[in-house]
Amino acid sequence: MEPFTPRQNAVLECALQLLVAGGERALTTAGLARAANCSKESLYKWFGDRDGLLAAMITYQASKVRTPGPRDSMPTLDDFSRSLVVFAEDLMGVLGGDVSLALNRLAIGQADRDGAQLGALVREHGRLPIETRARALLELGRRHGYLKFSDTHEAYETLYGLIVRDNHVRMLLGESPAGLSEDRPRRARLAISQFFRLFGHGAQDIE
Amino acid sequence: MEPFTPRQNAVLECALQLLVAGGERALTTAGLARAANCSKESLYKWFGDRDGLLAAMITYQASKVRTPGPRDSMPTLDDFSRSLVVFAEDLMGVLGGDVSLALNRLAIGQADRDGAQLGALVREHGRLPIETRARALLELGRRHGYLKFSDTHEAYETLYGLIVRDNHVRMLLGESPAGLSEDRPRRARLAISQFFRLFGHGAQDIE
DNA sequence: AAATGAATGTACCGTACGGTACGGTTCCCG
DNA sequence: CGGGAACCGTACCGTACGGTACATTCATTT
Repeated sequence: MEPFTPRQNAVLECALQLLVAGGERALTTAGLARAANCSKESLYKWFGDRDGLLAAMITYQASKVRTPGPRDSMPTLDDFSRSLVVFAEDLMGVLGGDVSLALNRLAIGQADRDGAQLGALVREHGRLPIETRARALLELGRRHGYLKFSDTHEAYETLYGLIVRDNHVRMLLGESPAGLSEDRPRRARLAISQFFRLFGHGAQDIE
Repeated sequence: MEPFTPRQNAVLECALQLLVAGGERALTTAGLARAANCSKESLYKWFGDRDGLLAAMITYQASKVRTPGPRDSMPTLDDFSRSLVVFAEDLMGVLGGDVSLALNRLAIGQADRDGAQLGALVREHGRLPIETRARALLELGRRHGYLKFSDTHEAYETLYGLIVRDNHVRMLLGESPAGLSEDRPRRARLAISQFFRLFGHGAQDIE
């Protein structure tokens, strides 16, 4: 199901560029029409209104990301641990990406408007796929006896917290990513190491 | 050092109310003047321009929060653990508060503008005091032998991640705080329990 | 009481932007 | 070839908002 034509995708790509470059205030219908060599009338025909355009940008960006399903062939503990580290690095990479930051800022900036439409879209198309991928990974680990937990959601949230900490909000606030994306592999390994000490085989379940 | 007169404080309070109620788009100079029974000219005289007003709102709000310094009389392990739980509950309470969410949304929404002025203000007046309080607490715990870590910043970031997880961004995105602020004491105790398993006495330091 | 300073409220200006209308062009399909 | 659909570019409209100017009113001081 591809909800947009190639032409529309190109326009949306252009819109994302504008958003990343100059923030929401740089994303005007006139500006987008000029940058994408299309007419404002087409924009309104395709996306309804400006909010529709923003929503389309989010779903379009989400459609570009595909989550690699882990082949659940019997992995060794080392393989599994490496998979978690890869997930951690991927997560940090995604959250620190230009487009992700710009879209999250956009959705957060509009979180008061009618029903927080954009926030819901970001959660559904952006965060949920990541969560399902991670949950599958965690449950695979549990099935093989490498992890021990009772509540998958609880374990996932802990994993997320150990990986991301408050770096996401700091980046959203505009902190220079110099100190934040620094030594990403080391930070990933550290988080997974901590996670194993909380949920690894042999660790007691909480409470 | 009180940088604002009582009258200006009242106006800023009113501005915060407007911001919480309707988001940034509801905070217009004309609207604020009407709501606060002052003139636009006074607003510009006091705060320079709209950005100055936004900055003043942040510093004003920050001036209201005072971080209780822990009396470092020799606490028992139980006292100390309880202090951490209290910190965790306080942190969740602050981050989930109306005004905090509105101001963070405001700063994030303007993170592209000239130098991310607001983001820096939020970091300096909002997050830094919290961090210093927590660091003092952590080092107190280490001095008494209840905690074991080499890098205070690393320990603090882990603590923050265990407490907040991704709840802050989810709330910023507009997720109903129903499931998020649910059972806050339990979540606080859980986080501190996990933290002790990573950094408590007897735990091996990382790497 | 006069005067000075500050604050209010209203009116005004310029601009930027969302949304619409329209003429002209291209391209596809019968 | 002819007709229609889609689209481009531009021009236009209404409004909302940031910022300024000004006349009036209030309070404080001398």
